[in-house]
Amino acid sequence: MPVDRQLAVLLVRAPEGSLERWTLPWAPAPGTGTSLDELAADVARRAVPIAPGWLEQVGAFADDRRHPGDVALSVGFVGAVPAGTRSSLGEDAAWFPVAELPALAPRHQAIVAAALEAVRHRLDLAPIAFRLLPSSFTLSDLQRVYEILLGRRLHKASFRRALQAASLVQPTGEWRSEGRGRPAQLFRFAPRRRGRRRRGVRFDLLG
Amino acid sequence: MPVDRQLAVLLVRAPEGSLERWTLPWAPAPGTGTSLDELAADVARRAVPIAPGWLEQVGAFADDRRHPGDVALSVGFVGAVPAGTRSSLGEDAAWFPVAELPALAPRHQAIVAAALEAVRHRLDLAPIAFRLLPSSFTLSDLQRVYEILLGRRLHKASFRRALQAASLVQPTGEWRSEGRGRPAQLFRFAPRRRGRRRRGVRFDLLG
DNA sequence: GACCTTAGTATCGCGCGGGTACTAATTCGC
DNA sequence: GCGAATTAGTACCCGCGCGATACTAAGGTC
Repeated sequence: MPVDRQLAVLLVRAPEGSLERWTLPWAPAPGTGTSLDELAADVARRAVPIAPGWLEQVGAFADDRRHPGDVALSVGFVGAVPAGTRSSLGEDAAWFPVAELPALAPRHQAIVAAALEAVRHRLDLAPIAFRLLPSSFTLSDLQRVYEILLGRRLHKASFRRALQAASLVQPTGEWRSEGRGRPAQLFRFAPRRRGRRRRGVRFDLLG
Repeated sequence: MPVDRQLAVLLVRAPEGSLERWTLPWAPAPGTGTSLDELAADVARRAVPIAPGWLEQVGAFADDRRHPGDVALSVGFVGAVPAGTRSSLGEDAAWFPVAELPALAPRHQAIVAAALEAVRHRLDLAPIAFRLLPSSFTLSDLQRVYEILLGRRLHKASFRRALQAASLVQPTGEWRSEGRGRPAQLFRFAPRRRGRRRRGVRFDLLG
């Protein structure tokens, strides 16, 4: 979830005697036949009070980088929960901004790195940014999330034009006054599937 | 690899007594600590005479869809080998166009589907199309590969303009006459890293 | 030599993206 | 109270990328 202009990662306190003090939430594999997605949803349910609005696998890791549980193979997942999900977490869990992560087991570091890359790559294929916000939000909120995830500033007018053209949001009619400045209108995520435009090939991202 | 206007998948003959006649090339996991990428490269090396120019993980699969080896968890990989790699394959392996795949174990079907999606999603992040062609190729060849992978026709002039602007290819100076029609100039993949352009957010692919 | 087929280029128009600048509505400081 | 600061939202302009159309080039086939 986003916490003041940064993405934050949920960590849980490691058991006594571990090499690190914090770990990613994880669980050992149960009996055969369980879907990985269900298993990941279980882990998430145990870690945060509300279900993530987006949850996706980022890959399997089995090299010699150490996992806290010393398991041979780990399957990493990323999820998104709305900003403001800090209440009722319990003492054993906390959000850490990605730039200030505590020491993690090497394999967990790799998983976090892969998760961040996955988020960036799937940002325009899945409604990740919307799942990082509460159900009603301002357009400036939304733009801030995109700027956090992309790591660069965006042009306000272009952002809104593109958003409008894709008809992804609906105004709720309510307005929110956030301290100083003009109040902003609240929107909700309400995609009305227009025929998606097919554009040319992008060579400029290659390499 | 591309085979007459379609992508083709390499399958190997299943051992006697299996439920299906063909399977994806696969190997059981060895002892702990082996990198998955090395393992995948090994499997590829055993399956095709030349090393794939691109190889990437597509994810882990552990639901109750059956794997021919009845393993609990499988990690799928995709690779790309140049068109024309059909010689010296041996009798136990063959290329099948994706539209005419024989019956496969359910988990292998899922892996193939995920692999195709991965190819499409990473097409403009990794030089996949170039790895599906021999080291020297015509621009029409390249465009055909992109059209196969994207599943739609592309505009010739736009395609070449964008390619030129990204300075990804160099003319070799040679020309190839392919039956009828004007001979085409041969190019090689020679990316000269220009500063990649940062463009706006795409909302139109979302959903 | 007429015609087909494929390669490659030129020109034009439209729409998108981004820069700049503007208006609108609220809080803060004095 | 009133201006300054701050944030929201819009208007205009310009350049470029994309796609349509049409054209030239160079080889085959009959």
